[in-house]
Amino acid sequence: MQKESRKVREFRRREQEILDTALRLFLEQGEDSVTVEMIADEVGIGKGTIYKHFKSKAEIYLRLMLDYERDLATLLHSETIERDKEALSRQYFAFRMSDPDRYRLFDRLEEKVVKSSQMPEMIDQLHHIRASNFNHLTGVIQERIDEGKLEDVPAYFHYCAAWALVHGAMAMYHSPFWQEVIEDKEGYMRFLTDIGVRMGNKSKRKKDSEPAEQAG
Amino acid sequence: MQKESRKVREFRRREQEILDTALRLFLEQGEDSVTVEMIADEVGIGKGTIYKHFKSKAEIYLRLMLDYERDLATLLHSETIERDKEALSRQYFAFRMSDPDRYRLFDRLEEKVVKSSQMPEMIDQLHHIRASNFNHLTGVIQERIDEGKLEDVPAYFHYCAAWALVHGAMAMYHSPFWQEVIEDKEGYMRFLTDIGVRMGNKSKRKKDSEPAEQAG
Amino acid sequence: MQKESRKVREFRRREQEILDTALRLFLEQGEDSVTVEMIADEVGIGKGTIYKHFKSKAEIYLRLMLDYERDLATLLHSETIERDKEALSRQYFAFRMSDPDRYRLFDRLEEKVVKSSQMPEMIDQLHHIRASNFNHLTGVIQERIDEGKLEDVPAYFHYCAAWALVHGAMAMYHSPFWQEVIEDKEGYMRFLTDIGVRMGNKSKRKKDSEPAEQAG
Amino acid sequence: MQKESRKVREFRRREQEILDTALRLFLEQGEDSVTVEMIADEVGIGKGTIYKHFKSKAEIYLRLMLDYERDLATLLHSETIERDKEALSRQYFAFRMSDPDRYRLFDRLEEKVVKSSQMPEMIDQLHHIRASNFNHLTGVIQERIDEGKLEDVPAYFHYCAAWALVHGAMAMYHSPFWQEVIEDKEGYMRFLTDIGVRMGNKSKRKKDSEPAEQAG
DNA sequence: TATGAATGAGGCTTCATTCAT
DNA sequence: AATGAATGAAGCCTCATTCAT
Repeated sequence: MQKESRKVREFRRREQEILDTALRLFLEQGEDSVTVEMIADEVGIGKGTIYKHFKSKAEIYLRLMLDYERDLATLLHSETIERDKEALSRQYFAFRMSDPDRYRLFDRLEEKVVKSSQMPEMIDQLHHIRASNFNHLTGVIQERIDEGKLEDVPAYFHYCAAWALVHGAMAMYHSPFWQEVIEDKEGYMRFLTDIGVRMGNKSKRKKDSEPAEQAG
Repeated sequence: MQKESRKVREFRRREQEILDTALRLFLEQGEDSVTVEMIADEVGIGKGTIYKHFKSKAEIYLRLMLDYERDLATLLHSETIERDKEALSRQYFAFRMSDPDRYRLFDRLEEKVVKSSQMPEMIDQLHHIRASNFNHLTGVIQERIDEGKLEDVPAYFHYCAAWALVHGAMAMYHSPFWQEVIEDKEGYMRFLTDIGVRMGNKSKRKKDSEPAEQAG
Repeated sequence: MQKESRKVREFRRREQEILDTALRLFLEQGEDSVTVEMIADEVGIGKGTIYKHFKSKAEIYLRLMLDYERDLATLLHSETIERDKEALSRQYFAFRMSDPDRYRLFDRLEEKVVKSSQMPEMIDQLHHIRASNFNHLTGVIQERIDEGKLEDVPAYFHYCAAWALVHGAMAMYHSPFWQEVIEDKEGYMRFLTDIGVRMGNKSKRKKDSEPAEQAG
Repeated sequence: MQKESRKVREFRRREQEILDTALRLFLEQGEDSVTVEMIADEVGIGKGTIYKHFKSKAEIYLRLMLDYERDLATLLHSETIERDKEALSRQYFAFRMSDPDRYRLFDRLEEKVVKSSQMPEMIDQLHHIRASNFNHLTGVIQERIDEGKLEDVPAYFHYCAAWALVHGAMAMYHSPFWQEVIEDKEGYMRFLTDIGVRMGNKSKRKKDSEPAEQAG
């Protein structure tokens, strides 16, 4: 019984090792350049062993994405967050921004996997978790709208705008071209956070007919 | 002599046809699923002919990206824009947002091409044009900062924040998951534009404890 | 001692279970699509256990074939048959025709196993049993020739012709194409049996030019 | 134009060469032991070239089978046959018996290909040709029934019985076990042909109630 | 004895690129 | 210049078999 569970534990550990290694290699070299054999070699196991854990390379992709989305779910339902609703969006963006390359990778993988319509059940699962996370967040946003703290538009407008800003910022942060351009990274990040925080706040906007001051 | 030039014209036109077709197919099916043969078939020429125009598939990628960046340069230096500096940023974002899928594709292609270190001279060229465009835009932004219309942070902060928002919005617009979530697409786009416009405006921000307010 | 024998009995029963399951799966899905793991799962044991019983997948093949041939031997030497020689050939063909798919499977397996020259001792054994069965049958046929009831050709002519007819009929019965063609299956089978019965009977054949006629 | 057609001719020749070589190797070693690479090596071309001609290994299988069935169709519609209907069945069986191993191979391939439901259009095509051949033959048989030369049962009974006998005889002829048993091959073949010829002839059978003389 | 994780040789297939015509 | 047949490296995946527990 004990031996059995040790075996199982060992098996799980190895699975996690494969996932960690795969993620690292995907990030370093791009998923197309990473072969299943490379992952196996890196972990120090045989090629076939990978297929005891995952039915295909696409399943590895999806497992990584699911784990990410599940981590987010865990975060959103953690005690701290449950008590301090205010901290939620901050935590969310901190999470999303903590590993920009990873998110970009997942974005690419999702497109690839959806396009080739592999593993549809896992994609459904992924979208299900994501929808659940999304609903949780929009619920909180709605509360703040009801309190009059945020502009009264559908809650997902706020969420999506924030998502977009973060996502774009991460893409930029990643790109070799922009890396060079953005000299004062810290200052830039502060500026972005500022914008994010103010972004959807209730404004006393003037009517559209009046000329609006514009940012570039 | 005339025949010679007709031949050359013909050659150019065919090259453009290859590029247009390749772009279309890449967008429709993803660059990895599109083979050089498919492009040739679609254009109605032989596979070998493509290699008379481009040394490799990567060169097609880069040509598409360069053309895009060059189109932007043309736009930025057009007469209308030169006279009406105010219109510039609006035009820029209109351009960037006009074909979200295309931009996402180029983003992917750049990563791929950079990672595999193919065609380094063309990548340099790409970055050079982009830097030139970037400088042109930051120049305009700086003027508006000097006029006191925009918050006094490095000009590229404004540029990058806007870029990020647009880029993120485009990624979202594209994703199958978000497609379903964002029901009121028009309203959402208006909301985003609003935010983009207000984003970097000079604010008389109060302390965080007080209800935030931004310039209008 | 008793425990020992119970263990042995258990082992034997499991072996039979493996063989039965393997045969069923081979018939249902084709031997190439059935993996050793599938057999193990179906029986509800571990993959490794199968290799405690059989050295290789080929040995499973051969065991199935040997058991079949041994069953035939048992039939041929059963008391009933020994007493009523007339019933022998009828029984033989009843046996052969009772499971057409099985015979076709064995036919394929034999080719495969012989071609890859695996387990030569077992193949010898198989051929030995078959030869014994064959001799037994030709012995009986010879008696009937001696009695003047069958045409006086080497006994194995009769045997082989019958074998061929049965085998071919079984192949036909199996094929999806012929399944559709043969509408009146019962009538067809009766017709075949008729032919089989008349097949090698002593005939007073006339010359080819004259309308042929056979013994009735 | 001439060059073009030479190229095309060359291409066709190579395709035929691939098919011939594949058939030879399949017969010699069994289709499962023959890899696409082996075929390519034997023909003296690259592995990829095979895939310019055939989409998959299964398509090679089906092409071989189709060619066989088409050869039969050609035979059945040849001038000689059209004039001398009597010769038809003889020709048919000569054709079927001319290469026993080949037919057995095709039989196996068909099962494999149908079971894995690959290339369904080609399978339909195969069955269509076969049905056409079948109808042609049963038409002729029907004539002979109408003339009172063959027993009045559905025409396909005669056809199928003959098919079965030939098929079985071929299986036997092939089997290593039977190879040894049948010493007088020529005599055996003559005996079989005799049976085949007499097989469905109109008989003055006695009633079922009377004990029938039986062959083993 | 029973297990099942691990293995790795080997199969099929794809496709960017070359090159003779 | 245009072609497209030929190439072969390389990728994904399967599965019979082994072996440590």
